[in-house]
Amino acid sequence: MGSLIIAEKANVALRIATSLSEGKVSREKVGSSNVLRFQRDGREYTVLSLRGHIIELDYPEEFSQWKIDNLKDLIRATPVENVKVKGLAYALKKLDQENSEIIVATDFDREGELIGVETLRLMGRRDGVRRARFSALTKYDLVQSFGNLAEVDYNLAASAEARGIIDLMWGAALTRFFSVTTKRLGREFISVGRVQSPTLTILVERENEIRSFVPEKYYELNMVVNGVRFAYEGNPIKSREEAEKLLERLGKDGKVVVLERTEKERTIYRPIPFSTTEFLRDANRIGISVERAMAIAETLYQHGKISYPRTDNTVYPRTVSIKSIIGALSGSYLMKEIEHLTSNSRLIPSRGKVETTDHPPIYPTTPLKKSELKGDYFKIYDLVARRFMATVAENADILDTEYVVEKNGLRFKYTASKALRRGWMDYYPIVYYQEKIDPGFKVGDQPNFSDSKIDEKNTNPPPRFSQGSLIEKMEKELLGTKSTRHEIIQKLYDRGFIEGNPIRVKPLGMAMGESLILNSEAVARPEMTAKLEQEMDQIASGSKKKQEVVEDSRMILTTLLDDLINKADKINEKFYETLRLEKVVGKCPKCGADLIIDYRNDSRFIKCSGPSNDFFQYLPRTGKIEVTDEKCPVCGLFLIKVIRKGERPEMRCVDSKCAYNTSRETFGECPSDGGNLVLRRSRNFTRFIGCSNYPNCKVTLSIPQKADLIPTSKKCEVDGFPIAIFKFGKEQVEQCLNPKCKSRSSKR
DNA sequence: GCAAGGTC
Repeated sequence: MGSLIIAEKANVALRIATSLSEGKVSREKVGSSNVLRFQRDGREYTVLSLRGHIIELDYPEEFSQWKIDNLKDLIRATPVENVKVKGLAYALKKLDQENSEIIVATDFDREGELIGVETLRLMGRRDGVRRARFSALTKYDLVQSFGNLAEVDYNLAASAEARGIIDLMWGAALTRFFSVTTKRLGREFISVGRVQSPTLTILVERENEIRSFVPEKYYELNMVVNGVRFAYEGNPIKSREEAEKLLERLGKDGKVVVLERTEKERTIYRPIPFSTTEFLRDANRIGISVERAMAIAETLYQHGKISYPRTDNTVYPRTVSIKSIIGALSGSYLMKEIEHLTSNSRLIPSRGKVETTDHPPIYPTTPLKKSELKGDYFKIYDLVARRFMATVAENADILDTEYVVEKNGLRFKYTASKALRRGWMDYYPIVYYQEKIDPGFKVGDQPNFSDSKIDEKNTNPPPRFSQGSLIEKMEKELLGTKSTRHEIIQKLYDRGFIEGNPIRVKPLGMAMGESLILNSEAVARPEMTAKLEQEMDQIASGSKKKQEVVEDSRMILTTLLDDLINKADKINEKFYETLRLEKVVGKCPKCGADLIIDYRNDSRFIKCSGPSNDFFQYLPRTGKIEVTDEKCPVCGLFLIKVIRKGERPEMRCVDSKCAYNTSRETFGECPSDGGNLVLRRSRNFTRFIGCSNYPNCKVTLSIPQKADLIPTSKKCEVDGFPIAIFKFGKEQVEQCLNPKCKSRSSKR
């Protein structure tokens, strides 16, 4: 009888086996599960690799119908534990019988402890169980850990279990309540959760700050001396009158006197090693979404190109050998930069504030040739490799030179800047610094100035969150984990709450967010997570029982539900009121009431929401619609902007039949029956030219999708089809519309 | 058709 070792993931299982084995490691399948077998001290060991949690909580069958009536029973019900992997229970039973000892070797954290306990429970095992605790996957750490086995911490596991039960309870009850109350069921359901809802609230409140922001005008007085721009020391100036007076006192041109020249050195510190948050933020800065960046990192990790991508650690452990990584990279496409780095740096790595011991920061593990990866995969690998280089490079040293010049008692400043040592900035792909030219004045010089003028400016509202800055904010508020934050953000997109990057909150997100803030403050704020964290610590330390904490949470949720159910009608009303107001895109040109965009089946339209209901226009089926203030030069209605991916934004009259639109889409007479040849879109949205007499006339012409087509009044002499201008970016060709026309085949 | 947490 041997020992069964339970590992949380495949690579850990492999490290354990190769580190402890005294000979061969063999692979096998037990059912559908992967196991590794090896021997040590004459004992037989089997390592089972799991894939994270094996149990998923759900409510019993009887609660499958979403309705308000059973919500309070729902939260009192005990969730069912479903096994996520088919056949795993069988494999565990079998392995249990084969081994006298079980060693839980899952990750050394709360969820890891629970994954271990889930496994034991599924096996029905309580005796002969021990726990290996290790925080690095080196042979040394693993041998130490397996030589000093501890006991399974059932309290720690219970704390994670409480988290699971509470998350499901609140999530399911409130998701159901809001979905049923607003009658958004099926695919349209609206979700509520301990992490996603406070995240949505953060975005909603920022959106409101931006909307209620009143920009204030201010003025700046500037002048140009020797090609650089000097700014008045008294900037910003409150009023235009004051600014005009100063400008008058200064004059249009003439001489200034250089009063001061001061040199100051400063440092731009090299970045800290890549934690998941840092990585995602910078991946987002180079234009890759956090969801995609994480998926690519996972693939690169699976292929051994980079280290484990889910980590909070920002300090390289001693076991990560800087020298050998540098050595490896020197055989890669980064060869030249590495050469430069090794001769200009002491290669002592930077350190961040957070130091954990479970995984190292993200670093490249295999050198690559340029051709090995493409597109975003290359960009992500390159980012990781260059970040590593930046963390072992030297800081950048900057020399700022501040000049003060004077004219008629008015003082102006300019700061030149130059890198004395570029250090890490030579290797990292994100630009943080720009040199500013030095005019080279000495004190007492009297150079000429010109272009003195007043710039009118506006104060700016706070910026929208990007995916990257939102990830950072979530980390700061303790919302989610390194492995889930990007998923939560993606969930908000998928639910139709938010769009774009920088992130804008869509009408549905605003309606939901406002509703949560108003009615369910507890789940709209990060404090719920903070409180849960405290309680989990109490369960782990034994000062509270899991049942107590769950029961407590159940009471609070019951009270909240009572309140919500009482206010259900009002909540519904307010929700749709907000949704309606959020959809307002302008004022009705006929009665002045609000115009809204709405959808039915496949079509999309803009209509008046006022009582008279006298404005209605269909909108193009594709693209994002923005209503503009511009009047249509043809009919006097307003123009809309249609934004489509990969195409230049199109300005259209809101009236689809207005000549403003059709003149650009009508190319001339159809040679077959005299109808009009017009631009159409097929069901899959590709553009083509067709006869207006369709279906009687079936003339269709395919056109290059990337071309802008401009009608002319000319006719082709060869086949009689109209001639149009095909614009490809800056290039353009005037030719027959018919792609099969002989006049075209001669070209190209 | 609900959550968040692991991992692929």
